[in-house]
Amino acid sequence: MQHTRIKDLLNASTFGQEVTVKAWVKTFRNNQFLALNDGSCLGNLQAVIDFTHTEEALLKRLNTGAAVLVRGPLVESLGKGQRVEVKVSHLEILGDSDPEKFPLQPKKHSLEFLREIAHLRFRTNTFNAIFKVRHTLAFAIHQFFNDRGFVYLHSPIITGSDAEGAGEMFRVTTLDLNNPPRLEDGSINYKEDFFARSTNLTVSGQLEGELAAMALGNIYTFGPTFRAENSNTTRHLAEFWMVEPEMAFYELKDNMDLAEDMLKYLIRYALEHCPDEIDFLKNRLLEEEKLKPQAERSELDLVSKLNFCLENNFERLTYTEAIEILRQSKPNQKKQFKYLIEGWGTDLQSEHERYLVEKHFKKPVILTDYPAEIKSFYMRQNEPDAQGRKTVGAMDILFPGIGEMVGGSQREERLDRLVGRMEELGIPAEEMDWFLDTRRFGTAPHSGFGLGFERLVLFVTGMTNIRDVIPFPRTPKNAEF
RNA sequence: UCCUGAGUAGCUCAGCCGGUUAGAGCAUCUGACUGUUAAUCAGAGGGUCGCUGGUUCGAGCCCAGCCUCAGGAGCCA
Repeated sequence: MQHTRIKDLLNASTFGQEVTVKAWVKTFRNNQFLALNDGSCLGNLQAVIDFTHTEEALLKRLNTGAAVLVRGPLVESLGKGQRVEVKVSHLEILGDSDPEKFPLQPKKHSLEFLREIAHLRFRTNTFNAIFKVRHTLAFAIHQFFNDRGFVYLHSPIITGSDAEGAGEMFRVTTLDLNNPPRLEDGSINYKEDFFARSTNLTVSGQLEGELAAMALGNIYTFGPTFRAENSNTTRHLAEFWMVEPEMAFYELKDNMDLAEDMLKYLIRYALEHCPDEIDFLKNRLLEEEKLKPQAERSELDLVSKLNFCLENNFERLTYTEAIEILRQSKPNQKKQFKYLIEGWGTDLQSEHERYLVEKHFKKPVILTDYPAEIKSFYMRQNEPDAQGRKTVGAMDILFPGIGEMVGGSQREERLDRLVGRMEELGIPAEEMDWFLDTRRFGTAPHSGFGLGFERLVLFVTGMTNIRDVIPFPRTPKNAEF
Protein backbone atom coordinates (compact mmCIF):
# COMPACT_ATOMS: atom_id res chain seq x y z
CA MET A 1 0.00 0.00 0.00
CA GLN A 2 1.15 3.49 -0.84
CA HIS A 3 2.39 5.50 2.12
CA THR A 4 4.20 8.77 2.64
CA ARG A 5 7.40 9.25 4.56
CA ILE A 6 7.14 11.49 7.59
CA LYS A 7 9.95 13.70 6.38
CA ASP A 8 7.84 14.73 3.42
CA LEU A 9 4.74 15.28 5.52
CA LEU A 10 6.54 17.56 7.98
CA ASN A 11 7.63 19.69 5.03
CA ALA A 12 4.25 19.65 3.32
CA SER A 13 2.83 22.98 2.23
CA THR A 14 -0.69 21.88 1.32
CA PHE A 15 -3.29 20.63 3.77
CA GLY A 16 -6.45 18.59 3.66
CA GLN A 17 -5.25 15.68 1.52
CA GLU A 18 -5.61 12.18 2.94
CA VAL A 19 -2.29 10.53 3.78
CA THR A 20 -1.21 7.09 4.92
CA VAL A 21 1.69 6.77 7.34
CA LYS A 22 3.51 3.65 8.47
CA ALA A 23 5.73 4.21 11.46
CA TRP A 24 6.68 3.28 15.00
CA VAL A 25 5.15 4.77 18.13
CA LYS A 26 7.45 7.01 20.15
CA THR A 27 4.92 7.98 22.81
CA PHE A 28 1.18 8.11 23.20
CA ARG A 29 0.03 11.08 25.26
CA ASN A 30 -3.25 12.04 26.73
CA ASN A 31 -5.02 9.08 25.16
CA GLN A 32 -5.11 10.93 21.82
CA PHE A 33 -1.69 12.22 20.70
CA LEU A 34 0.49 9.69 18.96
CA ALA A 35 4.10 10.68 18.26
CA LEU A 36 5.23 8.70 15.21
CA ASN A 37 8.66 8.17 13.71
CA ASP A 38 9.52 6.18 10.59
CA GLY A 39 13.23 6.84 10.51
CA SER A 40 13.04 9.23 7.57
CA CYS A 41 14.05 12.13 9.79
CA LEU A 42 14.56 13.02 13.41
CA GLY A 43 11.22 14.79 13.77
CA ASN A 44 8.06 13.00 14.86
CA LEU A 45 4.68 13.30 13.24
CA GLN A 46 1.75 13.88 15.57
CA ALA A 47 -1.31 11.79 14.82
CA VAL A 48 -4.46 12.80 16.66
CA ILE A 49 -6.89 10.03 17.55
CA ASP A 50 -10.53 10.53 18.39
CA PHE A 51 -10.48 8.27 21.44
CA THR A 52 -14.21 8.59 22.02
CA HIS A 53 -14.81 6.72 18.78
CA THR A 54 -11.94 4.26 19.02
CA GLU A 55 -12.06 0.86 20.68
CA GLU A 56 -10.35 0.91 24.04
CA ALA A 57 -8.59 -2.37 23.29
CA LEU A 58 -6.98 -0.77 20.26
CA LEU A 59 -5.85 2.31 22.20
CA LYS A 60 -4.21 0.03 24.77
CA ARG A 61 -1.98 -1.37 22.07
CA LEU A 62 -0.48 2.00 21.14
CA ASN A 63 2.64 1.33 23.17
CA THR A 64 6.11 2.73 22.66
CA GLY A 65 7.83 0.72 19.94
CA ALA A 66 4.71 -0.64 18.22
CA ALA A 67 4.47 -0.43 14.42
CA VAL A 68 1.28 1.22 13.21
CA LEU A 69 -0.53 2.41 10.13
CA VAL A 70 -2.58 5.60 10.35
CA ARG A 71 -4.63 7.24 7.64
CA GLY A 72 -6.42 10.55 7.60
CA PRO A 73 -6.24 14.14 6.43
CA LEU A 74 -3.03 16.10 6.96
CA VAL A 75 -4.04 19.30 8.75
CA GLU A 76 -2.49 22.33 10.35
CA SER A 77 -1.91 21.52 14.00
CA LEU A 78 -4.34 22.98 16.50
CA GLY A 79 -1.79 22.76 19.29
CA LYS A 80 1.56 24.39 19.74
CA GLY A 81 4.82 22.52 19.24
CA GLN A 82 4.26 21.21 15.74
CA ARG A 83 3.16 22.67 12.45
CA VAL A 84 1.22 19.76 10.99
CA GLU A 85 -0.60 16.70 12.25
CA VAL A 86 -2.70 13.86 10.91
CA LYS A 87 -6.32 13.63 11.99
CA VAL A 88 -6.68 9.88 12.21
CA SER A 89 -9.67 8.30 10.52
CA HIS A 90 -8.18 4.82 10.27
CA LEU A 91 -5.78 3.13 12.68
CA GLU A 92 -4.11 -0.27 12.45
CA ILE A 93 -1.53 -1.99 14.60
CA LEU A 94 1.03 -3.60 12.30
CA GLY A 95 3.20 -4.99 15.07
CA ASP A 96 2.64 -4.91 18.82
CA SER A 97 5.27 -3.94 21.36
CA ASP A 98 4.84 -5.34 24.85
CA PRO A 99 5.39 -2.39 27.19
CA GLU A 100 6.44 -4.74 30.00
CA LYS A 101 9.32 -5.98 27.90
CA PHE A 102 10.30 -3.22 25.46
CA PRO A 103 13.42 -1.69 26.99
CA LEU A 104 13.28 1.77 25.41
CA GLN A 105 11.25 4.38 27.21
CA PRO A 106 10.49 7.95 26.24
CA LYS A 107 13.36 9.18 28.39
CA LYS A 108 17.10 9.55 28.33
CA HIS A 109 19.07 6.32 28.44
CA SER A 110 22.76 5.92 29.14
CA LEU A 111 24.97 5.12 26.15
CA GLU A 112 26.28 2.11 28.07
CA PHE A 113 22.80 0.66 28.40
CA LEU A 114 22.01 1.33 24.74
CA ARG A 115 25.22 -0.43 23.75
CA GLU A 116 23.90 -3.56 25.45
CA ILE A 117 20.77 -3.37 23.30
CA ALA A 118 22.55 -2.33 20.13
CA HIS A 119 19.86 -4.06 18.05
CA LEU A 120 17.28 -1.58 19.36
CA ARG A 121 19.36 1.56 19.78
CA PHE A 122 18.74 2.51 16.14
CA ARG A 123 15.29 3.54 17.34
CA THR A 124 16.64 6.41 19.43
CA ASN A 125 17.08 9.91 18.08
CA THR A 126 20.77 9.93 18.89
CA PHE A 127 21.56 6.79 16.91
CA ASN A 128 19.24 7.78 14.11
CA ALA A 129 21.36 10.92 13.74
CA ILE A 130 24.69 9.12 14.15
CA PHE A 131 23.99 6.54 11.46
CA LYS A 132 22.65 9.14 9.04
CA VAL A 133 25.87 11.06 9.46
CA ARG A 134 27.89 7.87 9.10
CA HIS A 135 26.13 7.03 5.86
CA THR A 136 26.56 10.55 4.54
CA LEU A 137 30.29 10.53 5.28
CA ALA A 138 30.70 7.14 3.57
CA PHE A 139 28.86 8.43 0.53
CA ALA A 140 30.94 11.62 0.52
CA ILE A 141 34.16 9.60 0.49
CA HIS A 142 33.15 7.94 -2.77
CA GLN A 143 31.99 11.28 -4.16
CA PHE A 144 35.27 12.99 -3.28
CA PHE A 145 37.49 10.38 -4.87
CA ASN A 146 35.26 9.76 -7.85
CA ASP A 147 35.24 13.49 -8.64
CA ARG A 148 39.03 13.41 -8.67
CA GLY A 149 39.38 10.38 -10.93
CA PHE A 150 40.40 7.90 -8.24
CA VAL A 151 39.58 4.22 -8.76
CA TYR A 152 37.79 2.42 -5.92
CA LEU A 153 39.84 -0.72 -5.35
CA HIS A 154 38.56 -3.73 -3.43
CA SER A 155 41.60 -5.01 -1.64
CA PRO A 156 41.31 -8.54 -0.25
CA ILE A 157 39.86 -9.15 3.18
CA ILE A 158 41.60 -12.52 3.55
CA THR A 159 45.33 -12.12 3.17
CA GLY A 160 48.21 -14.52 3.01
CA SER A 161 50.87 -12.04 3.94
CA ASP A 162 51.94 -12.21 7.54
CA ALA A 163 55.08 -10.20 6.98
CA GLU A 164 53.69 -6.78 7.48
CA GLY A 165 53.67 -6.75 11.25
CA ALA A 166 51.06 -4.01 11.53
CA GLY A 167 49.54 -5.56 14.62
CA GLU A 168 48.04 -8.81 15.79
CA MET A 169 45.94 -10.61 13.20
CA PHE A 170 42.84 -12.77 13.25
CA ARG A 171 43.55 -16.19 11.80
CA VAL A 172 41.32 -17.57 9.05
CA THR A 173 41.13 -21.34 8.89
CA THR A 174 38.86 -24.28 8.17
CA LEU A 175 41.08 -26.72 10.07
CA ASP A 176 39.55 -28.68 12.94
CA LEU A 177 40.80 -26.80 15.96
CA ASN A 178 40.34 -29.86 18.15
CA ASN A 179 42.48 -32.01 15.92
CA PRO A 180 44.57 -30.03 13.44
CA PRO A 181 46.90 -31.84 11.03
CA ARG A 182 50.49 -31.60 12.22
CA LEU A 183 53.95 -31.88 10.73
CA GLU A 184 56.54 -34.22 12.18
CA ASP A 185 57.93 -31.47 14.41
CA GLY A 186 54.47 -30.94 15.93
CA SER A 187 53.72 -27.65 14.23
CA ILE A 188 50.43 -27.24 12.42
CA ASN A 189 50.43 -28.24 8.75
CA TYR A 190 48.79 -25.36 6.92
CA LYS A 191 49.30 -27.16 3.61
CA GLU A 192 46.08 -28.94 4.54
CA ASP A 193 44.21 -25.74 5.31
CA PHE A 194 41.68 -24.26 2.86
CA PHE A 195 44.19 -22.02 1.12
CA ALA A 196 47.10 -24.44 1.61
CA ARG A 197 48.81 -21.80 3.68
CA SER A 198 48.23 -19.79 6.79
CA THR A 199 45.83 -16.89 6.22
CA ASN A 200 44.53 -13.93 8.20
CA LEU A 201 42.04 -11.11 8.03
CA THR A 202 43.53 -7.96 6.57
CA VAL A 203 45.06 -5.34 8.82
CA SER A 204 45.52 -2.91 5.93
CA GLY A 205 44.90 -2.77 2.21
CA GLN A 206 47.90 -0.56 1.66
CA LEU A 207 50.32 -2.99 0.08
CA GLU A 208 47.71 -4.18 -2.42
CA GLY A 209 46.75 -0.55 -2.95
CA GLU A 210 50.31 0.32 -3.88
CA LEU A 211 50.30 -2.39 -6.55
CA ALA A 212 47.19 -0.93 -8.16
CA ALA A 213 48.33 2.67 -7.83
CA MET A 214 51.47 1.80 -9.76
CA ALA A 215 49.28 1.16 -12.78
CA LEU A 216 45.99 2.96 -12.34
CA GLY A 217 47.58 6.09 -10.92
CA ASN A 218 45.26 7.06 -8.11
CA ILE A 219 43.22 4.52 -6.17
CA TYR A 220 41.50 4.24 -2.83
CA THR A 221 40.24 1.37 -0.76
CA PHE A 222 37.38 1.59 1.71
CA GLY A 223 36.59 -1.54 3.60
CA PRO A 224 36.65 -3.42 6.87
CA THR A 225 39.95 -3.87 8.64
CA PHE A 226 40.74 -6.21 11.51
CA ARG A 227 43.16 -5.93 14.39
CA ALA A 228 43.32 -8.55 17.11
CA GLU A 229 44.95 -6.14 19.56
CA ASN A 230 43.70 -6.29 23.12
CA SER A 231 42.81 -2.61 23.03
CA ASN A 232 40.21 -1.33 25.46
CA THR A 233 39.85 2.32 24.64
CA THR A 234 37.27 4.75 23.30
CA ARG A 235 39.22 4.96 20.02
CA HIS A 236 39.86 1.32 19.04
CA LEU A 237 37.81 -1.48 17.51
CA ALA A 238 38.81 -5.00 16.51
CA GLU A 239 36.76 -4.51 13.32
CA PHE A 240 36.75 -1.04 11.83
CA TRP A 241 36.52 0.64 8.45
CA MET A 242 39.47 2.29 6.84
CA VAL A 243 39.91 4.50 3.79
CA GLU A 244 43.29 4.11 2.14
CA PRO A 245 44.12 6.21 -0.91
CA GLU A 246 47.36 5.54 -2.75
CA MET A 247 48.70 7.90 -5.40
CA ALA A 248 51.47 7.40 -7.94
CA PHE A 249 53.79 10.37 -8.47
CA TYR A 250 52.64 12.04 -5.22
CA GLU A 251 55.27 13.29 -2.82
CA LEU A 252 54.73 13.92 0.87
CA LYS A 253 53.39 17.45 0.42
CA ASP A 254 50.91 16.32 -2.25
CA ASN A 255 49.83 13.61 0.15
CA MET A 256 49.21 16.12 2.94
CA ASP A 257 47.34 18.48 0.63
CA LEU A 258 45.06 15.67 -0.49
CA ALA A 259 44.38 14.48 3.06
CA GLU A 260 43.58 17.98 4.29
CA ASP A 261 41.34 18.66 1.28
CA MET A 262 39.58 15.37 1.82
CA LEU A 263 38.90 15.90 5.53
CA LYS A 264 37.55 19.39 4.90
CA TYR A 265 35.42 18.16 2.03
CA LEU A 266 33.94 15.40 4.17
CA ILE A 267 33.19 17.69 7.11
CA ARG A 268 31.63 20.30 4.83
CA TYR A 269 29.59 17.64 3.06
CA ALA A 270 28.20 16.39 6.37
CA LEU A 271 27.34 19.91 7.51
CA GLU A 272 25.53 20.60 4.26
CA HIS A 273 23.68 17.29 3.97
CA CYS A 274 22.91 16.51 7.63
CA PRO A 275 22.14 19.89 9.19
CA ASP A 276 19.28 18.58 11.33
CA GLU A 277 21.22 15.58 12.55
CA ILE A 278 24.32 17.59 13.42
CA ASP A 279 22.20 20.23 15.11
CA PHE A 280 20.54 17.53 17.19
CA LEU A 281 23.92 16.09 18.15
CA LYS A 282 25.15 19.57 18.98
CA ASN A 283 22.29 20.10 21.41
CA ARG A 284 22.74 16.65 22.86
CA LEU A 285 26.35 17.53 23.56
CA LEU A 286 25.40 20.86 25.12
CA GLU A 287 23.02 19.06 27.48
CA GLU A 288 25.75 16.65 28.45
CA GLU A 289 28.23 19.46 29.02
CA LYS A 290 25.87 21.14 31.46
CA LEU A 291 26.58 18.31 33.86
CA LYS A 292 30.30 18.97 33.74
CA PRO A 293 32.18 21.60 35.75
CA GLN A 294 32.82 24.84 33.86
CA ALA A 295 36.53 24.15 33.39
CA GLU A 296 35.94 20.87 31.53
CA ARG A 297 33.40 22.24 29.08
CA SER A 298 34.55 22.78 25.53
CA GLU A 299 34.87 26.30 24.22
CA LEU A 300 33.08 25.61 20.95
CA ASP A 301 29.83 23.80 20.26
CA LEU A 302 29.84 21.01 17.69
CA VAL A 303 28.85 23.11 14.70
CA SER A 304 31.33 25.85 15.57
CA LYS A 305 34.05 23.28 16.04
CA LEU A 306 33.40 21.77 12.61
CA ASN A 307 33.28 25.18 10.95
CA PHE A 308 36.44 26.25 12.73
CA CYS A 309 38.11 23.21 11.26
CA LEU A 310 37.05 24.22 7.76
CA GLU A 311 38.16 27.83 8.09
CA ASN A 312 41.71 27.18 9.25
CA ASN A 313 44.70 25.52 7.68
CA PHE A 314 45.95 22.49 9.50
CA GLU A 315 49.20 23.29 11.28
CA ARG A 316 52.10 21.50 9.60
CA LEU A 317 55.36 20.87 11.38
CA THR A 318 58.03 18.23 11.66
CA TYR A 319 58.49 15.82 14.50
CA THR A 320 61.72 17.61 15.37
CA GLU A 321 59.93 20.97 15.63
CA ALA A 322 57.18 19.40 17.71
CA ILE A 323 59.71 17.96 20.16
CA GLU A 324 61.20 21.42 20.59
CA ILE A 325 57.79 22.96 21.32
CA LEU A 326 56.98 20.19 23.77
CA ARG A 327 60.36 20.43 25.49
CA GLN A 328 59.77 24.11 26.20
CA SER A 329 56.09 23.71 27.07
CA LYS A 330 54.80 24.53 30.53
CA PRO A 331 53.67 21.01 31.43
CA ASN A 332 57.11 19.72 30.50
CA GLN A 333 58.98 22.45 32.43
CA LYS A 334 56.72 21.93 35.43
CA LYS A 335 57.04 18.16 35.06
CA GLN A 336 53.30 17.74 34.64
CA PHE A 337 53.64 15.27 31.77
CA LYS A 338 53.65 11.68 32.89
CA TYR A 339 56.29 11.09 30.23
CA LEU A 340 58.69 14.04 30.13
CA ILE A 341 60.20 15.08 26.83
CA GLU A 342 63.92 14.67 27.22
CA GLY A 343 65.50 13.72 23.95
CA TRP A 344 64.86 13.20 20.29
CA GLY A 345 63.76 9.84 18.97
CA THR A 346 60.98 8.50 21.16
CA ASP A 347 57.39 8.38 20.04
CA LEU A 348 54.95 11.01 21.24
CA GLN A 349 52.54 9.94 23.94
CA SER A 350 48.83 10.76 23.87
CA GLU A 351 49.35 13.55 26.39
CA HIS A 352 51.92 15.18 24.09
CA GLU A 353 49.69 14.95 21.03
CA ARG A 354 46.80 16.36 23.02
CA TYR A 355 48.93 19.26 24.24
CA LEU A 356 49.99 20.18 20.71
CA VAL A 357 46.51 19.93 19.24
CA GLU A 358 44.26 21.07 22.08
CA LYS A 359 46.44 23.56 23.96
CA HIS A 360 49.22 24.87 21.75
CA PHE A 361 47.75 25.11 18.22
CA LYS A 362 44.07 24.50 19.04
CA LYS A 363 43.42 23.03 15.60
CA PRO A 364 44.27 19.93 13.59
CA VAL A 365 48.01 19.35 13.27
CA ILE A 366 50.00 17.46 10.65
CA LEU A 367 53.21 16.05 12.05
CA THR A 368 55.83 14.96 9.52
CA ASP A 369 59.26 13.42 9.27
CA TYR A 370 59.31 11.11 12.25
CA PRO A 371 62.40 9.23 13.37
CA ALA A 372 62.88 6.18 11.15
CA GLU A 373 63.20 3.95 14.19
CA ILE A 374 59.59 4.38 15.26
CA LYS A 375 57.94 4.07 11.86
CA SER A 376 57.20 1.31 9.33
CA PHE A 377 59.68 -0.19 6.91
CA TYR A 378 57.94 1.06 3.77
CA MET A 379 58.21 4.77 4.54
CA ARG A 380 60.60 6.85 2.44
CA GLN A 381 63.96 7.48 4.06
CA ASN A 382 65.00 11.12 4.29
CA GLU A 383 68.64 12.19 4.10
CA PRO A 384 70.04 12.33 7.65
CA ASP A 385 70.07 15.85 9.11
CA ALA A 386 73.20 17.81 10.17
CA GLN A 387 73.34 15.79 13.36
CA GLY A 388 73.02 12.50 11.48
CA ARG A 389 69.50 11.82 12.68
CA LYS A 390 67.47 9.55 10.39
CA THR A 391 63.87 10.35 9.61
CA VAL A 392 61.22 9.08 7.19
CA GLY A 393 58.63 10.90 5.10
CA ALA A 394 55.71 10.09 7.39
CA MET A 395 52.75 12.30 8.16
CA ASP A 396 50.18 11.89 10.92
CA ILE A 397 47.14 14.13 11.18
CA LEU A 398 46.09 14.73 14.77
CA PHE A 399 42.62 15.96 15.70
CA PRO A 400 41.40 17.45 18.96
CA GLY A 401 39.70 14.86 21.13
CA ILE A 402 40.48 12.06 18.70
CA GLY A 403 44.23 11.84 18.34
CA GLU A 404 45.52 10.24 15.17
CA MET A 405 42.86 10.58 12.47
CA VAL A 406 45.14 9.89 9.51
CA GLY A 407 48.48 8.13 9.23
CA GLY A 408 50.37 8.17 5.98
CA SER A 409 53.68 8.55 4.24
CA GLN A 410 55.56 8.86 1.05
CA ARG A 411 56.61 5.31 0.23
CA GLU A 412 60.19 4.18 -0.23
CA GLU A 413 60.40 3.64 -3.97
CA ARG A 414 64.15 2.88 -4.13
CA LEU A 415 64.60 -0.90 -4.15
CA ASP A 416 67.98 -1.00 -2.42
CA ARG A 417 66.87 1.31 0.38
CA LEU A 418 63.64 -0.63 0.87
CA VAL A 419 65.32 -4.04 0.94
CA GLY A 420 68.00 -2.66 3.24
CA ARG A 421 65.41 -1.52 5.73
CA MET A 422 63.54 -4.83 5.53
CA GLU A 423 66.75 -6.68 6.30
CA GLU A 424 67.38 -4.46 9.32
CA LEU A 425 63.93 -5.26 10.65
CA GLY A 426 64.08 -8.95 9.81
CA ILE A 427 61.21 -8.87 7.31
CA PRO A 428 61.63 -11.80 4.89
CA ALA A 429 62.03 -10.34 1.40
CA GLU A 430 61.08 -13.64 -0.33
CA GLU A 431 57.53 -13.47 1.00
CA MET A 432 57.24 -9.86 -0.17
CA ASP A 433 58.57 -10.48 -3.63
CA TRP A 434 55.31 -9.42 -5.29
CA PHE A 435 55.46 -6.12 -3.40
CA LEU A 436 59.09 -5.51 -4.35
CA ASP A 437 58.26 -6.02 -8.03
CA THR A 438 56.72 -2.53 -8.04
CA ARG A 439 60.20 -1.22 -7.22
CA ARG A 440 61.85 -3.45 -9.82
CA PHE A 441 59.69 -2.48 -12.76
CA GLY A 442 59.07 1.21 -13.35
CA THR A 443 59.34 2.35 -9.78
CA ALA A 444 58.24 5.91 -9.06
CA PRO A 445 57.61 8.18 -6.11
CA HIS A 446 54.22 7.50 -4.61
CA SER A 447 52.33 8.21 -1.42
CA GLY A 448 49.23 7.29 0.49
CA PHE A 449 47.51 7.37 3.83
CA GLY A 450 44.94 5.60 5.97
CA LEU A 451 41.93 7.29 7.47
CA GLY A 452 40.17 5.63 10.39
CA PHE A 453 36.57 6.02 9.27
CA GLU A 454 35.01 5.65 12.73
CA ARG A 455 37.35 8.30 14.10
CA LEU A 456 36.07 10.69 11.47
CA VAL A 457 32.49 9.82 12.43
CA LEU A 458 33.41 10.43 16.07
CA PHE A 459 34.68 13.88 15.26
CA VAL A 460 31.74 14.91 13.09
CA THR A 461 29.09 13.59 15.49
CA GLY A 462 30.83 14.82 18.61
CA MET A 463 30.49 11.38 20.18
CA THR A 464 33.30 10.29 22.45
CA ASN A 465 33.21 6.48 22.34
CA ILE A 466 34.00 4.73 19.05
CA ARG A 467 31.61 1.88 20.01
CA ASP A 468 28.74 4.33 19.51
CA VAL A 469 29.47 5.22 15.88
CA ILE A 470 29.52 1.69 14.39
CA PRO A 471 26.32 -0.38 14.38
CA PHE A 472 27.70 -3.47 16.09
CA PRO A 473 31.06 -2.83 17.70
CA ARG A 474 33.59 -5.65 17.94
CA THR A 475 35.91 -5.24 20.87
CA PRO A 476 37.85 -7.66 23.08
CA LYS A 477 35.35 -10.04 24.70
CA ASN A 478 32.44 -8.65 22.72
CA ALA A 479 31.08 -9.81 19.37
CA GLU A 480 27.39 -9.90 20.16
CA PHE A 481 24.67 -9.57 17.51
C1' U B 1 47.63 -6.18 28.98
C1' C B 2 48.38 -2.34 33.04
C1' C B 3 46.15 1.56 36.39
C1' U B 4 41.59 3.64 38.55
C1' G B 5 36.44 3.34 39.40
C1' A B 6 31.72 0.86 39.13
C1' G B 7 28.07 -3.42 39.34
C1' U B 8 21.44 -2.62 44.30
C1' A B 9 13.87 -2.95 40.80
C1' G B 10 13.00 -2.70 33.42
C1' C B 11 16.15 2.29 33.45
C1' U B 12 18.91 6.19 36.45
C1' C B 13 20.59 6.16 41.21
C1' A B 14 20.48 6.58 47.12
C1' G B 15 21.54 3.10 51.00
C1' C B 16 25.20 6.25 57.45
C1' C B 17 29.94 2.95 61.68
C1' G B 18 28.18 -4.25 59.76
C1' G B 19 22.23 -4.45 62.99
C1' U B 20 14.84 -5.32 62.47
C1' U B 21 10.83 -5.91 56.80
C1' A B 22 16.59 -2.73 51.15
C1' G B 23 14.45 2.97 49.27
C1' A B 24 13.46 7.21 45.51
C1' G B 25 12.44 9.15 40.52
C1' C B 26 11.16 7.37 35.79
C1' A B 27 8.94 3.02 33.41
C1' U B 28 4.98 -0.88 34.06
C1' C B 29 -0.15 -2.10 35.85
C1' U B 30 -5.16 -0.10 37.76
C1' G B 31 -8.25 4.21 38.06
C1' A B 32 -9.20 9.52 37.00
C1' C B 33 -8.62 13.49 33.47
C1' U B 34 -8.60 14.79 28.19
C1' G B 35 -5.18 19.82 22.87
C1' U B 36 -1.01 16.84 25.04
C1' U B 37 4.70 17.94 24.01
C1' A B 38 9.59 12.80 28.20
C1' A B 39 1.26 14.96 29.53
C1' U B 40 -0.78 15.34 34.54
C1' C B 41 -3.05 13.36 39.31
C1' A B 42 -4.09 9.06 42.77
C1' G B 43 -3.01 4.05 43.99
C1' A B 44 -0.60 -0.85 43.26
C1' G B 45 2.93 -4.52 41.84
C1' G B 46 8.10 -5.17 41.08
C1' G B 47 14.80 -7.23 44.19
C1' U B 48 19.38 -14.14 43.38
C1' C B 49 22.08 -6.31 46.18
C1' G B 50 27.37 -9.24 39.43
C1' C B 51 29.24 -14.57 40.75
C1' U B 52 31.88 -17.91 44.20
C1' G B 53 33.95 -18.51 48.75
C1' G B 54 35.40 -16.45 53.59
C1' U B 55 35.13 -13.41 58.38
C1' U B 56 30.99 -12.51 61.87
C1' C B 57 25.78 -13.87 66.52
C1' G B 58 24.47 -11.00 62.05
C1' A B 59 27.02 -8.94 55.34
C1' G B 60 24.07 -4.73 50.09
C1' C B 61 28.17 -2.84 53.37
C1' C B 62 34.34 -6.10 55.54
C1' C B 63 38.15 -9.77 53.09
C1' A B 64 39.82 -13.02 48.77
C1' G B 65 39.23 -14.81 43.86
C1' C B 66 36.60 -14.44 39.38
C1' C B 67 33.20 -12.06 35.65
C1' U B 68 31.38 -7.73 33.23
C1' C B 69 31.25 -2.56 32.25
C1' A B 70 33.29 2.45 32.18
C1' G B 71 37.46 6.00 32.14
C1' G B 72 42.79 6.51 31.50
C1' A B 73 47.52 4.21 29.53
C1' G B 74 50.00 1.15 25.92
C1' C B 75 49.27 -0.48 20.66
C1' C B 76 47.22 2.10 16.55
C1' A B 77 43.38 4.14 12.42
